[in-house]
Amino acid sequence: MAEADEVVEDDDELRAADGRVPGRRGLATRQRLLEHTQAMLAESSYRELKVIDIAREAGTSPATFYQYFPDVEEAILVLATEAAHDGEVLTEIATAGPWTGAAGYETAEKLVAAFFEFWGSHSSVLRVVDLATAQGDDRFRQIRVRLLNEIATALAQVNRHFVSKGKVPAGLDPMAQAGVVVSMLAHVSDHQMGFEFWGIKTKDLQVSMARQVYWTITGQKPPTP
Amino acid sequence: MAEADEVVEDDDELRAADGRVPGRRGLATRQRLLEHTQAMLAESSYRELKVIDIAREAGTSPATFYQYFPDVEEAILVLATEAAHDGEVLTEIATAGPWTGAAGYETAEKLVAAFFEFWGSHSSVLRVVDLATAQGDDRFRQIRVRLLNEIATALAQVNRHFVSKGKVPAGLDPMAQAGVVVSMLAHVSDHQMGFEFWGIKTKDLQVSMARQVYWTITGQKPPTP
DNA sequence: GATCTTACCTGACGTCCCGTCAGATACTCT
DNA sequence: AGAGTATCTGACGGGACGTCAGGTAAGATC
Repeated sequence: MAEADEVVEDDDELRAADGRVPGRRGLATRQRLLEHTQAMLAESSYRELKVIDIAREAGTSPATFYQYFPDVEEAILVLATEAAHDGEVLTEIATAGPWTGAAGYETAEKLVAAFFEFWGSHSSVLRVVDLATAQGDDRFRQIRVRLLNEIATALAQVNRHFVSKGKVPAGLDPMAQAGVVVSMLAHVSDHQMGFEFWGIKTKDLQVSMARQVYWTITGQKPPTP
Repeated sequence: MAEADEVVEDDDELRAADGRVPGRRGLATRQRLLEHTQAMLAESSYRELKVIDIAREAGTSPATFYQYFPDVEEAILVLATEAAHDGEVLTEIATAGPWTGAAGYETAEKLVAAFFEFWGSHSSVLRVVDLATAQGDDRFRQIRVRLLNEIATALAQVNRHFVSKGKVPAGLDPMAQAGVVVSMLAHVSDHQMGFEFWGIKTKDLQVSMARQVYWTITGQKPPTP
C-alpha cells in the first residue's frame, strides 16, 4: 500500500504546514519571515510580537506565516537553533586552550570577548530561549542545553585536568564549577547595556569576568592587572 | 481657583483609573488581582498571560482589572516592587559581614543561600523584570536597579576595603567586580532547575558560587572543601 | 430603616489578532 | 501556450482588548 511507505519514509526534510516539501521560492519566503521575526524581536518586546506584524513587514500575509511555522515560538526556535550553531566557536575556544600560565589567562580573555560578541549578535533570541527555558518549555531547554552544556562540558573537562594536577582542590563538582562560570558569562553578556548604565565600563567588566573564569577553572591566580 | 490646588496637591496616594482613591473594598479587590496575577504568571507563560484570565480567576470582570492597572505589565511592576523590598535582606547580609577569614567565607555561603531562597520565591516575577530590562523597558529597569544595584554597591564597598588592605589587586573596578558576582548569583538562582536537570546538585552549585563570591570580593583563597 | 451618596463593579461594544480554509495566483516544464 | 504544481491570500468565526455608560452594593444621614 502507498500509505505504508508514506508513513515509514525517513523524513528529515523540512515540511510546510500542508506536508509539502518547500521549493526554492518557498524557502526564500520562509527565510524572509525568519529575518523579519528576528528584526522585530529586537525592536519590539517579545510579548507584543504579533504574527500579523511579522507578515506585514515581510510583505506577505499572516496565512503564509502559518504555512511555515505553527506559531511565533517555533520561528524563534529556528533562530535559536541557528544561534546555537554560531555558538560552537565558544566551545572550540574552551577546548583548544591553552589554559596554563599567562597564555591560559589570555584564553580566558578570548573566551569572554567571544561570549560578548556572540551574545551581542543574538541577544534578543537568546533572551527568549532563557525565559522559555526557565519557564519549563522543553523545546527551548533542548536548544539551551545544546549551546551552554557543550561549553560547560568543555570547561568542566579543563577543570578536571587542573584538579588532577592538584591546582584546583578536589571535592568540587567540575560541572558545577563550569556551570556557574557559564551562567556568569551569559548573564553579564545579556546585561551589558545595563552595566554601562550604572557607569561600569565594558572593559572593566571583561577583566573581572576573565579573572573569575581563569581562577575558577584553572585554580591559578590571574596575573596582576 | 479650585482647579489650581487640585493640580498642585501632593499626590502619593494610590489612584484608580478614574482618579478616585480606592477604599477598603477596592484595595481588597486590587490585592486579589495582584495575587492571581502572580499565581498565573507562575503557572502559564508570560506571553500567554491574559487580563481576561486573571479577572476570571479572581472572580471579577476584565473591566475591573483596568480600574486598578493600565495593563498587565503594570501589575507585574507592583509585584516586582514588592519583591525588591523582600530583597533588601540580601543587601543587609552583604553589608553586615563579617568578610574576613573563615567567618567571611560563611558570610558568602549565607549570601548564596539567601539568594537562592529569595529568587525561588519570586522567580516568575523577577524573570519578567529581567527580560523587560534587557529589552530596554525603563519602568522595569528602575526596579532591577533598586534591587541589584543596592547589593552590588554593598559588595563593591567590601571589595574596596580589601583593595585598600592590599588583598585585592588595585586597578580593578570594584563595581564591575561586584556586578559580575551579582549577575552570577542571579542567573544561577534562576536556572537552578536547569542545573538539576544536568545532574548537578544544588549543594555543589552553592559551594562553587560561594567560593567565587568570596574570592572575587575579598581576594582571599576560600577554605579547602 | 428609608433615602441619598459615593464607591465599586460590569455588560456591551468596536477593534484587532488569531488560526484556518478554499480558492486565486505565479511559477515550471513540456 | 497550456497543464500541473507550488505558493500565496481573502475572508471568516472566535476570542481578547480596552472603554464606556449605566447598574449594584456599601455606608452615611436623617
